[in-house]
Amino acid sequence: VTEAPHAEPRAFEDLEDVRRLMRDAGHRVSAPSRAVLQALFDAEAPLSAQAIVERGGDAVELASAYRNLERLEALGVVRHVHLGHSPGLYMLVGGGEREFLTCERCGRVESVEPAELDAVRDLVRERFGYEARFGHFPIVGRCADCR
Amino acid sequence: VTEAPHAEPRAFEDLEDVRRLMRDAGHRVSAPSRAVLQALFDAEAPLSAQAIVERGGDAVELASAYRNLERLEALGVVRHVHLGHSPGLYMLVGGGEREFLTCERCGRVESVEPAELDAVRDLVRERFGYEARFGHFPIVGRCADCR
DNA sequence: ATACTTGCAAATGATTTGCCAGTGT
DNA sequence: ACACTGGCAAATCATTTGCAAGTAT
Repeated sequence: VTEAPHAEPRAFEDLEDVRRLMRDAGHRVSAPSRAVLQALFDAEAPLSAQAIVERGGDAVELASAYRNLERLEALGVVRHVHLGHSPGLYMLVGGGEREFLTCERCGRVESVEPAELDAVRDLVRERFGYEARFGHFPIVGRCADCR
Repeated sequence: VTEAPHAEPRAFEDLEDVRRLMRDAGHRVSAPSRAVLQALFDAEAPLSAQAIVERGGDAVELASAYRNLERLEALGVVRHVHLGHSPGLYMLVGGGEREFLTCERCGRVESVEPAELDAVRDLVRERFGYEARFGHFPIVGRCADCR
């Protein structure tokens, strides 16, 4: 179990690597896109598009933040989860998949390696025939602190 | 594992029972509220507010449908789940809790008794310290048919 | 008669889109 | 230069709310 989204090694060293990825994909690197990336990089936890804009000073506007997040997600550099009802939360991810658990009371988000949820997944498959995936919609419940 | 939301015995016999519950709670029974109830009763699967309105002919309007669903939910007669991104899906429920699994591919929704998920819940609590609840946000994955 | 309900319109909140001006490459 | 981007306003979608008129009890 890891607390933050940064606990795993990334598929890139720094933001310059990401920008290279972008250019290689035919995208352009601009002040707004840098701001989005920087905000995600500095974040200690997943951020909403709104929060990214706020942390970026006047460097990005909301609609552009969403467009950038969409591109970055397509590149596999960013990922987002949907908690309770709140807006989607974005985070920088390295290489592989991540899956999530969230506390419906305090909003905490736990990011874990898929392998850590295999036992749960096996149980669900066995019992219900479903192949569970918690990468986009998390396991919702109460965290240890909130119980 | 039960397929439909009606598989368990209800805490009420028929819609007249529900209407009695409403009146006892100080609510009024009107044509719109009857239409909402009837649509839910006739449904073979959870329905969106929009779908309820459509099935009710011109008997209810969307905003009122939402208001009715809210009241019925407070009475414990109705419950709703949030699938992928789509609108919330409402269903009539009997007495106890229900928890859900949904297929992200075909949209199928499985309603199960909480006890059936206890093993999963125990595993999650043990491994991550979270007390999982799948009553409002389901386990998302691929059902047997879609895998 | 009174208070709860309704329909309709307008407000919200998250996210998307159209458009044209601005700018990486 | 050209195509990709950005800002801004307007459009969507699901859901909520304000309000005056209607109605169940």
